[in-house]
Amino acid sequence: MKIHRDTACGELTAADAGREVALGGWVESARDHGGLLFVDLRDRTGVVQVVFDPGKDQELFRTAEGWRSESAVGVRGTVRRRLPGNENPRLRTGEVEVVPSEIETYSVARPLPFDVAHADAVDEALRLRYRYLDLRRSRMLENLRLRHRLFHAIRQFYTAEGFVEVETPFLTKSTPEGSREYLVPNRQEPGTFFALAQSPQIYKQLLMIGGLERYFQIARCFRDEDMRADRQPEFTQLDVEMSFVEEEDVVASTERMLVETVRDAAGIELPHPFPRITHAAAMLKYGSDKPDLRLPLEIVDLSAAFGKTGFEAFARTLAAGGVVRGLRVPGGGALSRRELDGLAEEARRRGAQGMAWLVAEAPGSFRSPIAKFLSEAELEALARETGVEAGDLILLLADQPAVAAAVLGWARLWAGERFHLADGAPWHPCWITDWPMFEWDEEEGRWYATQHPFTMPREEDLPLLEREPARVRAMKYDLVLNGYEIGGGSIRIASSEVQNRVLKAMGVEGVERFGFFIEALQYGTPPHGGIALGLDRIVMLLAGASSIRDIIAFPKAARAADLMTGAPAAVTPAQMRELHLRVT
RNA sequence: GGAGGCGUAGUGUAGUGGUUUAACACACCGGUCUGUCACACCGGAGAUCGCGGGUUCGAUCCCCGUCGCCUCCGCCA
Repeated sequence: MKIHRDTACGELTAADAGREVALGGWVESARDHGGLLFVDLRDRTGVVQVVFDPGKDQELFRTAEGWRSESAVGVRGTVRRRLPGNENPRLRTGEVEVVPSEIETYSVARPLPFDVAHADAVDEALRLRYRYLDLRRSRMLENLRLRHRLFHAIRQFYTAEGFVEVETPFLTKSTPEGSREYLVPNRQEPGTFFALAQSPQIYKQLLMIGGLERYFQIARCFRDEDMRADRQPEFTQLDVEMSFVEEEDVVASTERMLVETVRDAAGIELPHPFPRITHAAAMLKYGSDKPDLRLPLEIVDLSAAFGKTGFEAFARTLAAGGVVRGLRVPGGGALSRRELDGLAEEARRRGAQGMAWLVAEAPGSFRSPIAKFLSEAELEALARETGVEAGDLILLLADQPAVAAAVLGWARLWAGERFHLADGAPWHPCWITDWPMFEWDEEEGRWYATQHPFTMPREEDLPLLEREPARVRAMKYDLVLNGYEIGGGSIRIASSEVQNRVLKAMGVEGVERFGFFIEALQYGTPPHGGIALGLDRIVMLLAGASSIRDIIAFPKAARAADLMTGAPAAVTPAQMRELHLRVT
């Protein structure tokens, strides 16, 4: 390397005029006038213009003319103010330019598979295949910087609070419940497998038993489930656990951490204290356990108003233990018939028996296919309960509570999107508390846990564990931000006796797999609890990105494929033999 | 596992109510150009219209299947 850079491109200003500098970077663009060549040189700090004049140095000019976009090059030269009138106010370094005296071509770039400078519109699959080029965009670089700033702030926060970051194993033991795991064949003993950790849950509890008292970890987790825009097969979690604490301690500490680190990393002020909403209230009012509170829409229960309805469809549902609920969409009367019918169709696709719509044309006057089935008193109650005004839309639905919540919850989000209700709205974190310990699974005909089996039931509900599981509440709290679940935690079971009862009540199979853990609980377990936060989702929200892929350096595409390396891929027969594996 | 959307030069798009030379912009190659910064201008090359099958005299277009990507449902204790 002849030219060893000593200055950053993006930081040159008029104050540097006259300085001799050595720069290194990539050719962002070149404008060749034949008798004059402008090259924009970019490094991680920004862009500066380099001017080549064949009248001054024919050889330099010739060489630079051959530079292709995105080639890696070095330039030694003198900074000078641009001639008056030739400044570029849109460039941070636009007052100056560099007159080269020596240049070096580190590496010429082949013609590119896509235009790096304007890659926003490029097919994402192509961006993923050439991720290293995609990362050169300032947008991507800034996302990774933001991610780093947040992680750094988190480590600073917990370090200052006396927490210790401890690494826990990736290669661990398969657990009977929970998400599908990635398995790693064990060469040493045919037929045995490790599982990649789906979370450090058991290990962090063992650390509490081990006396760490305050633990955190920025941990990678692995789950072999289908993907979403906010889900990757491997993702990063902030894992925290504390001893001798109650629910309030974890919630307060986490809230303080998030407010401070988000302020430090992104300059965003989260309104706090975060509101707390019970799980039951969230399901009723927002139809979701991760409500987007930016949307000023609330679902209203109208079961009482329709208690004596003559409308057969509603009456039948109510008699069968169902509910009638409505959602008022201000200004929703502007929707076309086609959109309204589309809504009802999607509602059915999502499991509802149907969804009715009513448009308020004037106070007390509704346009709707079902208006004729409803009595004056019912329409009056409907208007009163929803607070409907002329021009509004009411979506009305009678179904089992879970279906009503899910479908109106979806409709609420749809309306938010359709009418841009969240655009520019302030950040809206909240806690979801008082989760039920169990929910009934209709299909499998059994109770299943709404959280992992180590969550402590409320003391006063313990006697109900075997008799009335539906009424047992969990000491669990979820953290929600703008409609995304960004974290969840709980107070853990610190007694082997209770742990056994809960595992049994959950019908966990293969309880003996947890034997080592049950035993560990018997040697002096402090009361403890903690939380885990999805850092990828948090960074995504802070970055204003719409997918978690945009804030992960090397994310996977659908079907968990790495489009760049081609993983997953077949391995050699020799590798298979060594691992005692055969593909069937 | 299921539903929907997309797939046309390197990139982004257009197009064809079925038959001709598949169009435009950027990028690329060659040329002109001393103040550009989306440089400009002239010229050129570049596409088995994702893949396979079917219907047809003829398919990029219609039908079926398949693959890939994206979004959603299920799933994610």
